[in-house]
Amino acid sequence: MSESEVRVRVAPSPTGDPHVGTAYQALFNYAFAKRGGGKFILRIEDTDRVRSTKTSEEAILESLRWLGLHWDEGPDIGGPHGPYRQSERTEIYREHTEQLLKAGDAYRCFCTKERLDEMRVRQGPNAGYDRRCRSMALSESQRRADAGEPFVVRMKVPLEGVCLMRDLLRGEIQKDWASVDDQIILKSDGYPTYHLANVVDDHLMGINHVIRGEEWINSVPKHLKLYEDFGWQPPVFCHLPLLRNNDKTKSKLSKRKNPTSINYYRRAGFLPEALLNFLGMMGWLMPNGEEKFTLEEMCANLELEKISLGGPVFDVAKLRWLNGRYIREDYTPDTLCDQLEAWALNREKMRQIIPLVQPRLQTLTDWSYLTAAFFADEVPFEPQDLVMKGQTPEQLLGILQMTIWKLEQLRDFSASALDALFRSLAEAFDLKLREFTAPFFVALSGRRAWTPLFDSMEILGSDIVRMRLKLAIDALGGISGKQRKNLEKQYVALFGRRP
RNA sequence: GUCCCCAUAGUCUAACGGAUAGGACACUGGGUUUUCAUCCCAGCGAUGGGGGUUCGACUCCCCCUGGGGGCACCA
Repeated sequence: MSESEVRVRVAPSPTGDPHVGTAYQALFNYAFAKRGGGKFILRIEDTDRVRSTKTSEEAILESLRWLGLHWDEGPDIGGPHGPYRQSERTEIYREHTEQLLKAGDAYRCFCTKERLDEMRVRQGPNAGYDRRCRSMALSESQRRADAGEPFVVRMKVPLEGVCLMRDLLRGEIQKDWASVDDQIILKSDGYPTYHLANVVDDHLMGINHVIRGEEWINSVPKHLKLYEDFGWQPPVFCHLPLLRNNDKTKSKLSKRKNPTSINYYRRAGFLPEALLNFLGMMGWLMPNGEEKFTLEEMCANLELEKISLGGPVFDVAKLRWLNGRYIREDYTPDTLCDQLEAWALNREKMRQIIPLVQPRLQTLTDWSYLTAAFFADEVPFEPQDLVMKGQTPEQLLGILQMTIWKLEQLRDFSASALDALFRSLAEAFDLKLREFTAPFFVALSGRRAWTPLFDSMEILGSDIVRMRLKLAIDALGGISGKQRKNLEKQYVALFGRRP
């Protein structure tokens, strides 16, 4: 790796559906790297042992591949600075933590969860750690650790003064050290937190430009401190604005309000090049002002300094327009035919669907109306058909939401798993299965009768199913913040875990 | 609450300190098309407010307001 070669990375956490925000970050990193003939690295940040899943990791890799954002080094293809999965680098973090402990730049903290809770009650929820363990002698901390007492490791942040940081888009930013917490860098399970892992890995992997979301700006002082402690050259930091919801709140893009899964857009019939193009125009435009551009054109023309900082709203209406332009302008009837086939109109898909419809066909033409919902994005339905026996609309709405939460946690979206889930849900709500499933037929197919629900759901896929259920909830009046809180409580009471 | 970031139409954005603030989506109206869509034309619509600096401010500075983000043994 030459001294001047640009090396950037995207570092998703495999804790859920592949998020369009990840694709957004990946795109700008990719384009910046390719512009200068540099390298684009994919690193999996799976240090959250509870929430990380292999399924999610695979989905993220697959969705980035679909978009055409191919990485030069990554967990699947390896590279000279591997491993590229943080869960496989624990020894590296352990050694580096040891180094900080010895140098007095970090300390073990033995405070229990209970004491921290008590401390937060005493000094307010956002005051940060009170640094009780900071002055403990290393010998004592070593002794207690050797004795098997559980601990975390915290970094020692300066108590006063000002941290000067530089952001490529914003220039110099100042932050008082007093406003920075003694952040945990190594958890009691031995895994690092983001702060340690990202600094160590970025250095070891030769990352010299960190392009990431604005949500990280406030953490830069911690990262700079770690670079300093290790005696390393920090990278150039460039914080991109956050994609926003398309409503009056303009909060950061969230699945509560919009489909955020890349898989949803794929399944809903958006073209990868159009989605990528659309993400590219969030905060940036070609020098000639053209809104339609290819990945190659973006790579050839991207200047990070030109990115505008206002948080761009992810407006699906404009994405649809752009997607339509691609279909009209870039495809011949033949290539569009290929595209449709690759998307869903292929033999493999038909084979899945045919067993469900064959018993219900009197003529071949019945095929069209019976299967239309399989090839649709949203599906129209009569709101008055959304009813569940013995339940008020409010109760139904809550049941639908809790079902969505259950579906989000379902790793295996197969008919048999869905069957088991729905039976358990019907039981939990004290309903017959047929009573429970009735509104799902309406929400998912637009009709009161359809092909078998669970098999059909498997074919539809998790993303479309959840989106249509969300639409049904909206049709029933939607959920207020207060209702959501109550539902979460009810959910915990019913299922013993948080949604 | 506190710290940090941000601020051109409903939305995405353009504008060396010097045009009548430009383009696109959406919306409205009209034209072409057997319908619809496409396509073409037109319209609607913005520099959040107040102070400075300057001959001149969307642009630079300050205050206010508004919005967002951070403040976890999540990333």
